[in-house]
Amino acid sequence: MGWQKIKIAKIDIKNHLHVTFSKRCSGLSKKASELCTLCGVEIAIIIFSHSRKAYSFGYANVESINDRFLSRNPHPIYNTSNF
Amino acid sequence: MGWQKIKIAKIDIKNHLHVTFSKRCSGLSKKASELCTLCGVEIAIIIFSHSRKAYSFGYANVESINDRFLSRNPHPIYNTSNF
DNA sequence: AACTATTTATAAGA
DNA sequence: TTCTTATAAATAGTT
Repeated sequence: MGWQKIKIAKIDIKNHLHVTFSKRCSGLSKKASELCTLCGVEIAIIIFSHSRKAYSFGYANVESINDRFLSRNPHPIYNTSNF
Repeated sequence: MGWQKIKIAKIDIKNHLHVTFSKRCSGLSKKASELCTLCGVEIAIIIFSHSRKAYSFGYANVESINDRFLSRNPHPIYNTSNF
């Protein structure tokens, strides 16, 4: 990838993990957004940290998807700051 | 991207759209898988085609995520062949 | 489905 | 955390 190829394995250094999560979450979001626009599909992505807090994002009409699928999860948190 | 930069806009040529969807869906899946492994998070991705058929994939324990969030959707289809 | 020129993502560093 | 940059990975067009 960047300056060095990395092994895809759990990152143990907490600060490094947060940086990588932030960068790759943005990347995943962008890719999902592009796929949505290019192919006219709706996409929802739900990510759970080990503390079970949820981050979700979606494209086209995430609200309707969330309404349909998150209705049993009383208070999902819609941002990354809880990881 | 490949040989030329493309504009991120709806693809009208049906065959081209299918090819792009297939390629980019694989890419998105791989990125999600890597993020899951690297950062120890659980990820579920739900994609709705125009016909409302669903393709979903997840990492770590998608089954539990599906159990929690897809319980109101009686018969989701778990492969790409329905697009 | 496979190839490859080019674009995009990103790891490390600042 | 935001920017830079060298390198790795993804992918658009082709075969």
